[in-house]
Amino acid sequence: MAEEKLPTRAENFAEWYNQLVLKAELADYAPVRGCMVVRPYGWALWENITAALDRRFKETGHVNAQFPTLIPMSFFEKEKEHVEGFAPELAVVTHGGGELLEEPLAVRPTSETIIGHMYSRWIKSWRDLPVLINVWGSVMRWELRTKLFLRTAEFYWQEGHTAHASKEEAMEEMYRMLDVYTDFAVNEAALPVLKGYKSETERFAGAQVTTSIEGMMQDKRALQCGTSHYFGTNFAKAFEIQFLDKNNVLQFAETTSWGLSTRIIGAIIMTHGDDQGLILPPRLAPIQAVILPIFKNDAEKAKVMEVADRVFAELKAAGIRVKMDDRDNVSTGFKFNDWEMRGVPLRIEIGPKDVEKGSVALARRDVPGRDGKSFVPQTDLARTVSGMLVEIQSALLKRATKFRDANIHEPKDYEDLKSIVADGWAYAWWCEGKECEAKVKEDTKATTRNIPLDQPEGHGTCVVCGKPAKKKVYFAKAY
RNA sequence: CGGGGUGUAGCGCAGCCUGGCUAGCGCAUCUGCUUUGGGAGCAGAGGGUCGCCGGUUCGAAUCCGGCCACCCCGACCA
Repeated sequence: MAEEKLPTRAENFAEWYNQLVLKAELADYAPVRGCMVVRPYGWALWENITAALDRRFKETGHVNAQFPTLIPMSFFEKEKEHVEGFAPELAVVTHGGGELLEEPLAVRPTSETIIGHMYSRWIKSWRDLPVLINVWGSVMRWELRTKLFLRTAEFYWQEGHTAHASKEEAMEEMYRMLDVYTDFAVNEAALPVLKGYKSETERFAGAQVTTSIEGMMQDKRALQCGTSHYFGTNFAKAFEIQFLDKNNVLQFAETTSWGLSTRIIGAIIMTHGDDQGLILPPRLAPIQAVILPIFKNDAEKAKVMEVADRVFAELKAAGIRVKMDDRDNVSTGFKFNDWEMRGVPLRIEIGPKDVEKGSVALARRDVPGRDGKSFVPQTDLARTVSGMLVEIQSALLKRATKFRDANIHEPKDYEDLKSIVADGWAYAWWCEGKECEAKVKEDTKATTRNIPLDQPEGHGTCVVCGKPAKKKVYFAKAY
């Protein structure tokens, strides 16, 4: 139960986040260092996220499957960059049934290797392609500095793994899934993400091309919300994924992978939340509207509950995820704060005055105080509520977009870039040189986030070294 | 691996220096009554191998030795 105030975001953003996650009962710390327990309310949110994504995956021709958690250690040696990227954060099982294992087993940090191994068995002909498989599961990376949802040792996600006959097809798949993520982020989570290519330094271990969607949190730090990779034939060569093409020539398959994790919950919290707590986008909220009956005595209770029950049934029948809060052991004032902490988009208050007037009081979570309150007739309430949920959804996106745009600046020179990334994002010409990227990181702690797919016309000069530059990139401090 | 710190109720802590009656406080929990349109009040109750093992002592949360866990700083690694 939410029993106390949060620190304000301005006071201490990190602490605001930590306490919000605990008090909204989204997650809790597990007894194993760095691991989290996702509590029922947090998991209900994740279920709504997975449903919205899974629907999109199926619509684009993908099927779900499941692969094992344990992967032979030797698999990681097969792709040089992949092993270098993941070796430091592997958890390894050395014993089983009380015996030392012949070969240690890694707890999967991602499934490219084991899926590559299986694909090499399943793919023999061009007729077997494309393979479009998605996995819902969890992975483990031995993280040292952890934070609930944003970076934990074990986290929940989906990873799509596809194999194709041509580079064109595989690239198309990578872009398609990046678009699926973007569509999900914008239209379901109300996160105005920016899509683009990752620099060579920031690229996934073993990928030829990595794309991402990046969101701006309220502290102006960037959070990668989803990624989609093109591997070329890197994994196909490592795991011998080969097929005979139409001309009876043996070819390596072109593969991709793409993933989105429970980290997106962190993005939702840090994009929309306020000093009262969480604010959930209606389309993903486990509870879209909560009904608070208000009364002083049994006589009032009888009258109020009659209306409240009717309203509840009507909204439920209309497909709205509605909750009746008839707890009598906490005060109404407490309930207000409690549901605000949990981010329920709409509160419906029904008291004796409302019963008399044939109205209810609606309070929008995204507009605090009196301004967000309206008194509407009980008649046709399902329509009123549905309309308001749609309005809240679009208001959240609009507000986040405005915030994002107000905090992205184009630097005039390097000095300007330094002051911009201290408290915002810089959108700047960049020569794509590693040295320039490293210099920015050393001077400011900001890294390149991504290179937008849509680039402006013409050329510029690199904001760091002054040499000719073809691409513009976002620099920002990241989670 | 080195230095420092902390382990006492679900959480946060006091008590330890200077050993002594039934180990205490706040929050949370439970019961009852009054409350309930912006985080209620009063009364009562339950809840503890004082991190673990050993020692000193008539008597140890307290003193001594060893061990374990966690946190901070440094080193290593990037």
